[in-house]
Amino acid sequence: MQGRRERKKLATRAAVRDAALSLAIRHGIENVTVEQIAAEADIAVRTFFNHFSSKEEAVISVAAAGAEALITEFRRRPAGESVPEALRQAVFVAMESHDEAGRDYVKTLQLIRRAPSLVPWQMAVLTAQESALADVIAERLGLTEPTARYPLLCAAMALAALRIALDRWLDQVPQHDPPRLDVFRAEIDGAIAQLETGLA
Amino acid sequence: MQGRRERKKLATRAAVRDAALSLAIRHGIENVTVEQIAAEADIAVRTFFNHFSSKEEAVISVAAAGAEALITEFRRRPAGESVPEALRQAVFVAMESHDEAGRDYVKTLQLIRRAPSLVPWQMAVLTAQESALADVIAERLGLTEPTARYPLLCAAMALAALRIALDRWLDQVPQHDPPRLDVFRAEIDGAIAQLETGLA
DNA sequence: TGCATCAGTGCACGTTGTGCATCGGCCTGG
DNA sequence: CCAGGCCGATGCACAACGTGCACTGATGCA
Repeated sequence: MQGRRERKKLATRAAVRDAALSLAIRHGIENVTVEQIAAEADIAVRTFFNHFSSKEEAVISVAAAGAEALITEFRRRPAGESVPEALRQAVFVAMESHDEAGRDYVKTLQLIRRAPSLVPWQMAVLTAQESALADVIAERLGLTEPTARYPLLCAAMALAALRIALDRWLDQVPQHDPPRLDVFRAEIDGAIAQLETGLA
Repeated sequence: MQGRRERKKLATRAAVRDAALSLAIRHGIENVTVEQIAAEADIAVRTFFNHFSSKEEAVISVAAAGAEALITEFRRRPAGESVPEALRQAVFVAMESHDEAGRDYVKTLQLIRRAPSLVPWQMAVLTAQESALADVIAERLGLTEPTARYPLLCAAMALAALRIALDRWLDQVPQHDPPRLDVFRAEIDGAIAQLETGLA
């Protein structure tokens, strides 16, 4: 991020991302062309594809950043916490901070709910994050085997729980602004508690 | 499936599916065009798009059929079994039967592992099946609320466990033919047992 | 047998995504 | 300071994708 060139690059990338998100929210992702996004961001169509390989990836990148923030938070939880507890806390911290990015994150989730064609892309991001989270969990537990079952399962369960909690939350609080974090907290607590107890 | 016309339609669909899978395995999905698939299946390009909206959907449809078979099996498990136990049995039955389709199913999974661009489509199928499975679970438990937490979590956990078990299985037995069902059974048992016990 | 239906097909057209060459601002070593 | 390399943005060409529309011929039905 040091040089001016890199800053410019990040700026255009952010501009493209914002333009894509804004247009998709206004007209629906299906009715937006890359050409329109490029025009809105005031860049060439070719430049768009230098940053994202499709319009879906552009809008999803916001959600990807959110998931990445979660993993960062999880990594800095104290080693004394159990894995589920650390996950719970990481989710809360990630949601409470990032006021600006968090707003866009919620917007993106609402967009995905209204555009089913985006779901696969969201899941692809989640799968990638699932791998990363599994690695962090394995590291936290001092496991050497990278493909051990527990970290993989745990990561999958955690992200699935998060996804379902978010989904149910957005169901209950359709367009609430500012978002009701207390309701969301209850959803997360319930889901993770279920995981700790087991499904039997 | 009664009339000759419908049989013909299913036949061409199957031909297209097989051609797509075969070509994708041979050359990699990236290096295969719809035109080539159409030629291999001896149909017009336009006809291809009458059956599938993309080549990815064509190859993924094999995996989709497999997931559908699982849900069908789950639905016919006796009501006495617990949800995790019913899932375990349904997976076994689904894997043991369908010798012909099952072979293609495994082939498709191996293809997906070597072609990351297919992941979003696979996840799309899994998400759809997750919804369906959640409905079946809710019905099995006599729940009226369609968005209750337990069925959603349970379905997500089950499919994630299945996905991880398959993944670890394909890691351990790279190209084994015939597939080592006993190893797979151990993977599934381990994963579901973990879910029953809980992650704490 | 006559009529409605519908899968398969060809065609036109807008959109997507990429390789390639180029331009021009930025960075760095001398 | 400045000359040359670096690199992001751009235009262009082109292959591939995906869809709407109209048509044909086989199929199913009364």
